[in-house]
Amino acid sequence: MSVTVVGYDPSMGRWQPGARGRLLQAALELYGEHGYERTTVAEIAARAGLTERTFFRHFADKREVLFAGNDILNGVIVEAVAATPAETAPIDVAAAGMRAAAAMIQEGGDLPRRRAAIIAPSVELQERELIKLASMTALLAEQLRGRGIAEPAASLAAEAAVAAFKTGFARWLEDEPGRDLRQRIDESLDELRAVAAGS
Amino acid sequence: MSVTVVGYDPSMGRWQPGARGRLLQAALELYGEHGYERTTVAEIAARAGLTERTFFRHFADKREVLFAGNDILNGVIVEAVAATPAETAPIDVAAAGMRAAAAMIQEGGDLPRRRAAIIAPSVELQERELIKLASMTALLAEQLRGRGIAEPAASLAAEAAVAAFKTGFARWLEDEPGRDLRQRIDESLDELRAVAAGS
DNA sequence: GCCAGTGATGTCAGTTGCTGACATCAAGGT
DNA sequence: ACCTTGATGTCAGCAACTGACATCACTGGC
Repeated sequence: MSVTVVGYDPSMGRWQPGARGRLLQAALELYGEHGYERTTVAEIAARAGLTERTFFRHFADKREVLFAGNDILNGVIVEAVAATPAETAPIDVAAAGMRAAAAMIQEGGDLPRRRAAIIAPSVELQERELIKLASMTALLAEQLRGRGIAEPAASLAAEAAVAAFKTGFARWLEDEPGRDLRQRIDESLDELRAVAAGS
Repeated sequence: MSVTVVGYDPSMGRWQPGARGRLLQAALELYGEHGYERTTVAEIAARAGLTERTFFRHFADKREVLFAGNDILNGVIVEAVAATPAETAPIDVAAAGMRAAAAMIQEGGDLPRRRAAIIAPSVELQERELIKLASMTALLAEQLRGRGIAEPAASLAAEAAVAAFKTGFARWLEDEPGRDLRQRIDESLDELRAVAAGS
């Protein structure tokens, strides 16, 4: 939550501070109340006390509001991957990145669930989610290549880890709150190993 | 690049057959010549001798022209999966679907490569491609569940197979023409098995 | 205390993707 | 000949974005 509001730098002089945060909150509320597609950017801007043009100065497009924290998440993943011993198997390196992402997501309180509820019914938003996951996969593969893992092993390890993340996350959403997301991801990864082995 | 501009011809009646095909060809040409984003629907319609409105009667949106054959591909996959013996391991069932898809793609001549060249530089088109692959994954998982495979194994087997498809296809694109796509997919699947095992 | 510069916002006009409503026109059957 | 049907044309309009320019508060230097 406080993580998603960064991008605004209070050390530099401002207008009425928090324009970006207000836009973000207004968008989340409206998407939740009336659905993504039935919400216009003009409505979001109005609720935030700003203009449509200003919305597009803070967010690349109408969808991006829901994916603002993605860069930070990617940074966390890179960090976790780098902290991994050099002898670690590629799939475990990638998995470490996913577990770090999971830890961060869990700190978001109810925001991940609200977000998921908004994205689920909208194909347009699912597309954006998928490309963010794809960029996460590409990032993992790149890190692995940097560690000397050749293609296509690097990409496949990354794909496998992200698949475990996706499946684990989907399960976690259906769990009662309080469950550990990392555990669900680990379970999925184990299941993936078994499935790949041909069980 | 034979640009067949056929418009209104009073001697041949109000409209000529093959409107959809003309739109498709015009779109492919223009996307290839100037890129997807720099092509307007009005331009496509003009080259096909039709109006913008007619374009949207044949294709849901500007991107969908490039993904028109997807339904047929999904049908081929379902068929191949159904033709698989009941004792086949989940990952191999899903892989059979991917091989059938590969066979069909290879019959497309140079179209798959042209398509890929158009999609690669456009994020918007990559998004659409990803959601088509996701729907393919969901379809595979559904077929597996229908065969008695429980979650999350069904989804994970589907994800693994599609990951092998993606990686194999990417490699195949870089190959000199004439290479067998199915072989590349099989190689990727083998590599995925090795990676998942923790090699 | 003043003034120029800077950065966030407002304003406005314009393009483009996309949709609904209605008109038109050829082809085929009765 | 008439009527129905289906593909297309025409037109108006909305909403997502973008570029250009104006504005206005705050900051730093004088």
